[in-house]
Amino acid sequence: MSDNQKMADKAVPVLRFEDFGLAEKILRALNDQGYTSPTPIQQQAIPVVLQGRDVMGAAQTGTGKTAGFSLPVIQVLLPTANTSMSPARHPVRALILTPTRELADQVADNVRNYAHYTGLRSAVVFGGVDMAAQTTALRAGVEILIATPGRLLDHVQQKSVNLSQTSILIMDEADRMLDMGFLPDLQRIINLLPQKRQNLMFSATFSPEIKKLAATILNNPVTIEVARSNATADNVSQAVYQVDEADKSGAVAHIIQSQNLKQVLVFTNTRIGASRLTRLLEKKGIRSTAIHGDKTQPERMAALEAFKQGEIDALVATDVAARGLDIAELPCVINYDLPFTAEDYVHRIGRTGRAGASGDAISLYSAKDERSLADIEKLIKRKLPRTSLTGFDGKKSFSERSVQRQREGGHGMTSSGKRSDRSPYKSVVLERKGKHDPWFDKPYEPSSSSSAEVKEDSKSVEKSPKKKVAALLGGLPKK
DNA sequence: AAAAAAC
Repeated sequence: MSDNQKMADKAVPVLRFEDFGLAEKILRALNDQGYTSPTPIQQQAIPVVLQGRDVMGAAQTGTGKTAGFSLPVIQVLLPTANTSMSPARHPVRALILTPTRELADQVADNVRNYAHYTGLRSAVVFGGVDMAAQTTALRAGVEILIATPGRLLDHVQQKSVNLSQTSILIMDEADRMLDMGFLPDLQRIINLLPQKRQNLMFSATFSPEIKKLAATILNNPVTIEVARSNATADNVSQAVYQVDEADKSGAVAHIIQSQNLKQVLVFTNTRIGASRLTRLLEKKGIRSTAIHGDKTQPERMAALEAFKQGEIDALVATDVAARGLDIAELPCVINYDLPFTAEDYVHRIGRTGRAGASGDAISLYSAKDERSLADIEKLIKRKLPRTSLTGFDGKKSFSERSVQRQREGGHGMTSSGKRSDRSPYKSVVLERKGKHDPWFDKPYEPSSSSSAEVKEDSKSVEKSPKKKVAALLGGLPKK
């Protein structure tokens, strides 16, 4: 349990969903899903959204963010539900925007479940798939629409959707949308909405650009902040293995095979790298599939589904899968490449250890990655003990390696998936580097600059594309 | 640097 969770438990007497005054139709759906008590972000967000206030929320999916905004939105929209008394065609009342197609699909799944008994209709539109089915759904009328920006604008242009009565706008992963250059699209979409509306914006960071966007879009927002839950959570162990660049794919295969891992998400930095690693793993008999932007959307969806169903062992992904994706009980994430930004590291490893489960995050690094690793440690305010990983069939011969030390047994995960020790992988041959105990992630304070503002002065926010973003923000309609 | 996103 995170510190944040503990604090929330102390501050708020145990709440049940019933205590928010949510309709019985919604509570029944929650009960179907097996949800009984709201998470900290839900406790904060639900009353505020029900009041009709704008929200600036800092939280990642997995904290219960999606339900945090969906449930109150559904409650607010109940009077507009499609009953026998009302006309068939309804305008879109709430619009949820997400940066990636998979995330849109996932949010739509959740919304559909929560709204199951309400008569409210939802639809999801994103690119890469046929428009016809989406158009049909839109023309039949939906109250809640989930979309990626580009395809939504496509539908707008084809006049299959009307946003003139969309009085609730939700921007999920807003910082990612800015990163991906969605600002002009956001601007166009917002121009189609009524001036008077409720705005909910969720972002992993409060960068200057996000604050600026919030200032132009949000109206006297309530700020809801749930601490970065996954990166520093006790339930995710973080291991960093030093490996020669040439040995990285062998190392991944070794980790998967020595532990008989059945569900592991492996991140690479490039699409080509993802495909290449997938082939290598397949060659070693590990059932693998790649998911990245060069794949067709049907391929991407099939890959994700096969992974969730346990039909493949390793899903090799670019950062398309880094954010928000909720894969139930995902036990392990491996960074084949360290991500370009420390922020992305947090998002990637946040795919595991969700909903209180334990998880392992393993990162491979080679000599060239020292700087990236230092950036990550600075962001998560924690030292990641470096460990050498040897004893597997790498390109370098076994004998070239320095002294190895076989860790004694009794570590790793128990059959129940609970951690019996901080050591994620008992059969891996390890070598201690440095003085610290490699099994414990000791919190530490970065030596330079104020710890609270680490992100602000990191070079990741100083890039030139951000300047373009700042310039574009000037063009947004003021309230 | 790379990735993501409409056709």
